[in-house]
Amino acid sequence: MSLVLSGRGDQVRVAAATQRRIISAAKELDYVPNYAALSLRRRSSNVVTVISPSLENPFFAEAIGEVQDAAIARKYSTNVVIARNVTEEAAAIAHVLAGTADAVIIASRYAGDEGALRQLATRRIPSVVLQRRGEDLALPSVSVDLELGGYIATRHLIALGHRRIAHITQHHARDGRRNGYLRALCEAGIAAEPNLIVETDNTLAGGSAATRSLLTKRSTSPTAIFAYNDQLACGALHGARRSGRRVPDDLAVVGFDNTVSSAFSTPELTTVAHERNRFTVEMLFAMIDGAPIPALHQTVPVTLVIRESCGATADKAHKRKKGKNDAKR
Amino acid sequence: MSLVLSGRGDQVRVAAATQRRIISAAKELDYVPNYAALSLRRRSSNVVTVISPSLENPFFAEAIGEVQDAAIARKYSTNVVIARNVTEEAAAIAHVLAGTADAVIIASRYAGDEGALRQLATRRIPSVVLQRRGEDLALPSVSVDLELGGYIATRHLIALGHRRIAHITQHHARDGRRNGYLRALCEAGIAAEPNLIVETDNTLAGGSAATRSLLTKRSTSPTAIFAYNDQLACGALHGARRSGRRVPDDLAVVGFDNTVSSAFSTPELTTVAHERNRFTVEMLFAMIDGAPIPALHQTVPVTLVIRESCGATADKAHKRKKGKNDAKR
DNA sequence: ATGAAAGCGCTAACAC
DNA sequence: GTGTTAGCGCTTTCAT
Repeated sequence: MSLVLSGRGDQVRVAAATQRRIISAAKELDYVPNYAALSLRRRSSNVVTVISPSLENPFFAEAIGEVQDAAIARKYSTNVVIARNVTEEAAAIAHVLAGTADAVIIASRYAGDEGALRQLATRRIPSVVLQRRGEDLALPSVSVDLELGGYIATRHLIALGHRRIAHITQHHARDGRRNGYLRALCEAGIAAEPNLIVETDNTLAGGSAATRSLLTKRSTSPTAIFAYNDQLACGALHGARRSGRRVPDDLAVVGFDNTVSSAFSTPELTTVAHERNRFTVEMLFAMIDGAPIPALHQTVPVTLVIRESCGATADKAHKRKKGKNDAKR
Repeated sequence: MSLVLSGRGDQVRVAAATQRRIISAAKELDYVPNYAALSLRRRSSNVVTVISPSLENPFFAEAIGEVQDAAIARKYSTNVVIARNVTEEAAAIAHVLAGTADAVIIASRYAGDEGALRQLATRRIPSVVLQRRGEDLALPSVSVDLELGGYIATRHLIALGHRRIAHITQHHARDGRRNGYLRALCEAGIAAEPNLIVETDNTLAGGSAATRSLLTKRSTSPTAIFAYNDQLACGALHGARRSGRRVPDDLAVVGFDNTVSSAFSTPELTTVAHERNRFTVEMLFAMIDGAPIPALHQTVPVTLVIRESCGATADKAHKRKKGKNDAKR
């Protein structure tokens, strides 16, 4: 019976009449096979779970779409769970460990339980961790080269003549972006000022508030901001306007991630682009298919997308190429 | 054994020493109870599923956060699945029917299979359908009063002196917003012009493109736009700037939903606000708790939030109050 | 206080 | 070709 309903009736040995009888009976009764029983029996769920730290940042929305496209092609369902803190992340991973998914992408930032991650590896559940390489992690990971991203963004700003460059970042971000920013500053002989680095909530409101506080003290006021991501950069655009500054004339802004919204903001954002999503999806499905993966820890390259928010025009794009080459250190 | 692990050991009759032995053994083996077996046995999954049409529109991201907060308070997990088309929606609902969730919020717009929805009702799975009242639907629903929203948005524009008001909407949107827009126009004695209504993709790019096409033909060019939602309105902001128009000086824009991004755009968006999320969550969890719900089909009221994108300032807010009162027809 | 056994709904292997 | 059966991992009831 299950043979017929799963569409493999012909391939086996069931009479056409019987098949029709079964199917119509099933329809009659509105029969839907029980998922728990099915996956208990099959010892697999045919689900890919994406654990995301938030949905407010459109970057993750874009990522999830890409995962789902790949999943559908292989007859998997996609399942999104939001982990906004350590507790929620632990619960989400425990669920996967309990068998709710056959594979998982961990994009949340908390990494609460090292042990839980180790178990994913032990049980050979295809898993990709985002942005958490090193740390003697047994799980495959895909990471954007944040340090290089921070570096080329800041270099771009310096090349445009800026000396007072602020960095808006997320709370507790132990983060490569900041290192790249500092390195670029250092190379240019600009002293880093601690009060030009401000930590804030990773929201539009946070970016706006941080920017306003930065622009309030006239004496220390920056002429450029390198933001942690496009969301904070969009917030910065808002904060600048609230403070009576025009972007890019009075203040240059660079974002990170090249999300859709960065291309449609006013003004359009210059930002650091990368293809972490594509790398991640390829890696995960390679593991699912049992194919070899190129490396346990992959680093995704970055490029600078120059739009309007720094006042640099396309014809100055040679600066970008230069930055890229320099970067191959 | 399961008694101990589920923390009810003491309440029953297990020796403390045995409990300790069991727990340490479980830790040793990294034991995690199998979810499929558990929910097969318990005949419940302790999961609430949200079926969302997309994640790119931040409105849904906000909604999901609210659901998850309420779910956690009741020890439920939240599960998001994206249904970008009929097929994906059908698969998502089938999953719920198969027992992957104890309750569901259906926010996708396709409503493929009436039969599937009926089954949710038959099986008494707590479900709330968004924006799809009437249609002799057996499932509870929560709907924003789109018609009224369209009406007050358009009235606001008319009160500001606009006569050529365009409406950007989503493809195939059989939609109250448009009717409210037309009613306001009609009441003001303004003839509706078919080519001032343009359907487009529900994306930033779609809003931008629609706006540019609207502003291209100088002769028919509108002085105001009422958009289907904030995402299209943000796109319109971009399109206007691309076409060399300033908002609000050359073009007024009104959005819908009062998403976070509408408060941080340049300029800040005037938009139609509502609390559909709160209504939805309350309704769903009332059903889960077995509490009575006020009505099978609820209508969520709307208000106009006046910001910058129409050139109306706060002191003109009396217009808004007036609109609200009128609206109680 | 503890162990044994039944059964949740399904599928795959096997006997007819 | 078709019907029967064991067992996936868990909880709960019933003996011990």
